[in-house]
Amino acid sequence: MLCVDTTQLLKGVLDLAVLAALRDEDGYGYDILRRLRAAGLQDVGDASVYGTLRRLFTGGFLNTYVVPSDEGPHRKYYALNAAGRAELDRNGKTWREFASTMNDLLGDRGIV
Amino acid sequence: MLCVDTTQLLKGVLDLAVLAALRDEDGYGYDILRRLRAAGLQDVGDASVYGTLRRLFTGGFLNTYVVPSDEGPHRKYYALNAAGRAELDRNGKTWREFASTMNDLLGDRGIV
DNA sequence: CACAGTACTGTGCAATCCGAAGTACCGTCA
DNA sequence: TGACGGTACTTCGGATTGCACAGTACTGTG
Repeated sequence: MLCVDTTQLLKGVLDLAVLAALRDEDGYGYDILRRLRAAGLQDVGDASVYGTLRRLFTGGFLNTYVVPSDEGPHRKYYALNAAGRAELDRNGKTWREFASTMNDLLGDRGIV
Repeated sequence: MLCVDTTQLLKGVLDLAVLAALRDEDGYGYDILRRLRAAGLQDVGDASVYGTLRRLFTGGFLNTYVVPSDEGPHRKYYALNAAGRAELDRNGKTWREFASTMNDLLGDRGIV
């Protein structure tokens, strides 16, 4: 479809969303998935989140450590490092500017 | 790169941006390109805009007509039709919701 | 032991944006 | 006349990225 479906909107923003989900607390993939869905991103697929985490990790924005779990397989925790926080700030700013540009284009008619 | 570069942010929003650019006035590709760039989307490529216009047209959201020009080749004008306006409304709403979700995630700390 | 739930990995597909190159038309300047 | 720059559009191939699907592996329960 054309349409602005959430799938397409997510492109390029998922990185930012995942960084933001890790801002206050370390987390492992499955949990981050739940955080994002709870936050309103109902449609994120699990594979997307895991992929993003790996991408951010190889990009050097995350540290990782494994924690065994009592109730299932091990959990691979991810944590923001300095580069990650810098990324989060930068990308957050880019996002805000972009969003504001779009709102202007859309006519900026008041409230959501 | 990772990073939220505007290129990636545009994905899935360009349709909406183009629809918005046509809301008040018909336009042809080259002109819409200028409108978008003037609005702040400096980095849109021409091919993207032309491609989007064609996609929106085949999707049934735009009408089109050709106007010869005194100062160059013909211009293929595009105009929103009823379906296009409906799309614009719907997608605009989706965008606003999505943007608001993202802002929540980001911590919604005040100013742009 | 089968099964459901948790947690992660790998593969291949589809969508879409972009750069580059190409076509074509116009007016100007030499 | 011919070269050139600006306008306007098309086509092609490359690159990212999100997702569905399938598969691995560990846990506790019936």
